[in-house]
Amino acid sequence: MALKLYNTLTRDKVDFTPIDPQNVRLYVCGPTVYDLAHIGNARPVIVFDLLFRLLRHLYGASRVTYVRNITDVDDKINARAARDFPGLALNEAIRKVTSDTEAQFQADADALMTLRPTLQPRATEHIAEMVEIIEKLIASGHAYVAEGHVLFDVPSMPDYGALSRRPLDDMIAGARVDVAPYKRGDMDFVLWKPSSDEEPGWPSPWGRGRPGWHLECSAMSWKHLGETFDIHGGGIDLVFPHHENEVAQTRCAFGHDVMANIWMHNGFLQVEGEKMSKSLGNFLTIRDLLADWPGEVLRFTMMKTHYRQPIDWTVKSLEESWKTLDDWYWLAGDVAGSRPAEAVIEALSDDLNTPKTIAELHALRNAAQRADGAVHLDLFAGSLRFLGLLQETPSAWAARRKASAAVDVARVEALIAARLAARNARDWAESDRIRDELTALGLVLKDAKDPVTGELKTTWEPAR
RNA sequence: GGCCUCGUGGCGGAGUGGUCACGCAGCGGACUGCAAAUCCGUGUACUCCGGUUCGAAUCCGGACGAGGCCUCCA
Repeated sequence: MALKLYNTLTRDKVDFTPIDPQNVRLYVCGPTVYDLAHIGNARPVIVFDLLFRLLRHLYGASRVTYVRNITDVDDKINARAARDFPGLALNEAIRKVTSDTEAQFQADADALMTLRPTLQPRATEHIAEMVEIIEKLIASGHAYVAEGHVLFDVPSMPDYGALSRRPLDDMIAGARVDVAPYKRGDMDFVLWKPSSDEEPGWPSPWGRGRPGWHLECSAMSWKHLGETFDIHGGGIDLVFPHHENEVAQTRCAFGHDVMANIWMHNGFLQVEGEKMSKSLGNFLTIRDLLADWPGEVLRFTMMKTHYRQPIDWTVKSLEESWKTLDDWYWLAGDVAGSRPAEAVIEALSDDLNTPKTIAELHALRNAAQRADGAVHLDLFAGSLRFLGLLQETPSAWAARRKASAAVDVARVEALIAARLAARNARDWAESDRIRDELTALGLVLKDAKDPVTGELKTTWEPAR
């Protein structure tokens, strides 16, 4: 089955045809590194990792280029640096903020079992490309210089607003944008702005300054993927103004009708039915969640909802995910798996239909459980690993549960041994008393007979 | 105010113009000394009102409700 993707540009699902099947090119907006990434930031990281894996499967691992940028120049970074490191020179403080935040982001992304993108370019390493784009825009009449700023001349682009479907007239009518006196048009946006001596800046034909918000993505996608490429992704909130302005810059600079053929946007996330915000106190960083939940549980929870739908992020959903993954580890945790099942690839190929994909996993799991299920078990494990699940050893996975219980392991093991002795003596009262004691500690026992020897064996884990 | 998305069973969550999503929970059974785990089986649905149609939860229109963007934001 052909890969189908929903294209924000045309608002419909289309067959994906790469410009060059030998080099399929994907660009995703990465983090602005000024603060810890939150669970909402994890969504595009996971969603586009799944797309990256699927593209590698369909076109070959070496034939997909996935670029996810690191934006390390931004006024939010400057503000954070000044706040957190008042003793340091600003540039040094900025470097500290960006390198610390970037390292934490990489650790978070790894813990979510995502593959590293092919390239993770930094904005500050592409100032020359940004300047070049601005020069092209000025030369072609799409940008102008005013009081040390360079601005994009929005009315110079007749079909500005096509991606977000906002006719220019409407936007101006309801404009809440910053109306600076040097702007020719209300919607014009900054490409380059002057920096004071204390602010970070780079030399340019328009004086020492720094780039506007949208320019870094135009510069980095151009440098690493070319003037036009296949897929551009990001959160739905970026459609306007960020992606709209990126499109304007890139298309006007290089004179093409399109920047990326397909634009994909993931939906938003709520926490326990409410908008996530610092003021509500429900702001969940990835790092904090990883303290309580395995990364695979976060990843799987994200996969339970289609990427374009809103997710309500709840503890209940996380607990269900953990339970499901426990079962899958129990059944297939030590199976290597040779390849993903075709049904999984098909489900994923339908615009990354992860809920359908999960239904296929359940079907494989149930088939593997039956007699002569070896083939299914191989495909089941292969599918899970393909999707970035089942990445730990079964024992490491099981240990996570036990680690979350504050109990004396040696004492628990001793009690279980005593119970086993009581059971072998058919002393049910004593056996049940010990089980009650362990239940009171918040533990659940599972008895099993060894299928070969018939020997009784008891395992334990914290109740949830 | 402008633009956009969405409304499915107790909960989560896909999909489709006319037989099943799937998972969790529940219920019944097997297994068990009793449980837990596991296995087998099982009920409940498509916000409302019109329209198109032989037939709509699925298409069209309207109402109501929820969310998002328009300002930093995944």
